[in-house]
Amino acid sequence: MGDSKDTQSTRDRILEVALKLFSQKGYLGATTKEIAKEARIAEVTLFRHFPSKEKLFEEVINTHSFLPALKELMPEIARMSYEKALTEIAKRFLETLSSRKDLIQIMHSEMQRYPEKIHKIYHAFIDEIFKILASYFGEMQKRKILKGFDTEFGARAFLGMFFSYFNVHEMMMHKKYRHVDKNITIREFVKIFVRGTIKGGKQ
Amino acid sequence: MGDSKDTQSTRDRILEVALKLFSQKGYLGATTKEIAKEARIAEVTLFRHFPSKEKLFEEVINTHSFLPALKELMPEIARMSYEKALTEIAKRFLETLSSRKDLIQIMHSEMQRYPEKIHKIYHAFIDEIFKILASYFGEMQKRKILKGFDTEFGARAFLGMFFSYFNVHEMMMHKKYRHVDKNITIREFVKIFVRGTIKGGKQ
DNA sequence: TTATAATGTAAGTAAGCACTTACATAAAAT
DNA sequence: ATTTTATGTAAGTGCTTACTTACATTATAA
Repeated sequence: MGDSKDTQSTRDRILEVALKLFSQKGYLGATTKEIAKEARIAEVTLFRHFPSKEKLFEEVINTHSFLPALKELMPEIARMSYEKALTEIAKRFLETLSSRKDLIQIMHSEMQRYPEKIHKIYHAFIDEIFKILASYFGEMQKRKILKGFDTEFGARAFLGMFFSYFNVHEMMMHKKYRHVDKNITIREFVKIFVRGTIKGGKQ
Repeated sequence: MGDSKDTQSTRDRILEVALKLFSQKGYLGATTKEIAKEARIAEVTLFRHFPSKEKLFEEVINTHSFLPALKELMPEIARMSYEKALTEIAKRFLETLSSRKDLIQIMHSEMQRYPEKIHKIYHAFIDEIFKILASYFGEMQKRKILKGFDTEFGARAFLGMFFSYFNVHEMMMHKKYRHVDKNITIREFVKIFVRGTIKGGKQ
């Protein structure tokens, strides 16, 4: 059938629509009929590409897996001041989360139903990002810029502040909640954290 | 029918089982048949107490609404050292979250499907807890123990660290994830935050 | 004791679900 | 030109769901 823009394969369009509907309505709430309709294909075509709804769900999750852009950022970061570096990391972290909002939504809703799959994905993502940040803290401690503290707990504390901000303002309250400016939040959180970890002062 | 322990009314038992099943399987995944069976009543009895599954869901959420024990804690806290106080607040906060795990799970999963209801509940809970902590910070600033910083951002940063810890270790990864000790986490997070907000040092 | 309220059993309805079968059409590959 | 591949239409299967109806049973209250 002649359609408007058909650079995407049928399979890709199904995956894209499925991501959207799974994240909006949950696994049970999104029906194969609706997915097919929104992808402008026949329902039977969906089952020709994916043997079952569950296999489709797995494919959606695997296809859109995480790959944090944080690693690429690290070389630039090494040359910045500590405060500037943390600000950039926070910004990039929040951007990464925002761009994967749909997937994070799925993971939240389907956590209980598909624990193994979801845990594995979440685990991989979180561990990687913690390690990258912890190794940055380790470097800064060697250069005597930071005081001695457990770098992994530091990474967890720092990203935790922002992950919660993201959770509250982008996942839970989307729009309806009283607006709290993202840049001011970053500035204030970073200020507290910098002062809490930088060398100098008492103790 | 003569049953073992029947201090609870039928209605209460339905609500209790519904909370459990909704949080485990989501709104769509928990069936009225199963709720009735687990509450050891006939399915029709469920519909005599609640006109529809949706009304039952609303009642579950309203019945188990939040009431943080933090307020009661504040008088004791005022007499402690800053670090000790934050440690106690963190502990109590994590305990509150743990005891409401089921409800938080429901709210995560059904967020998209019932935005208005869930937002309202979440909003009320989070705002209250932020305000209580911010007012404590305000007091401590007046007593010249803390440096000047925006108390609300401070409260968000502090609780954010712990909320993320809770999310990762109790909501997302329950047990399967590598264990990170709760008390050590509290100690390390508090240390960073105390140093980041207490008076003294440079700037 | 009798009336009333709460529950149970049993059967069923209409709708929606994932998924299938059978056959037609159109384009691409051979 | 013919086969192969990707898609479509249409109808339907068997299952589960939320929810209902009709009637029987039990316990409490009057």
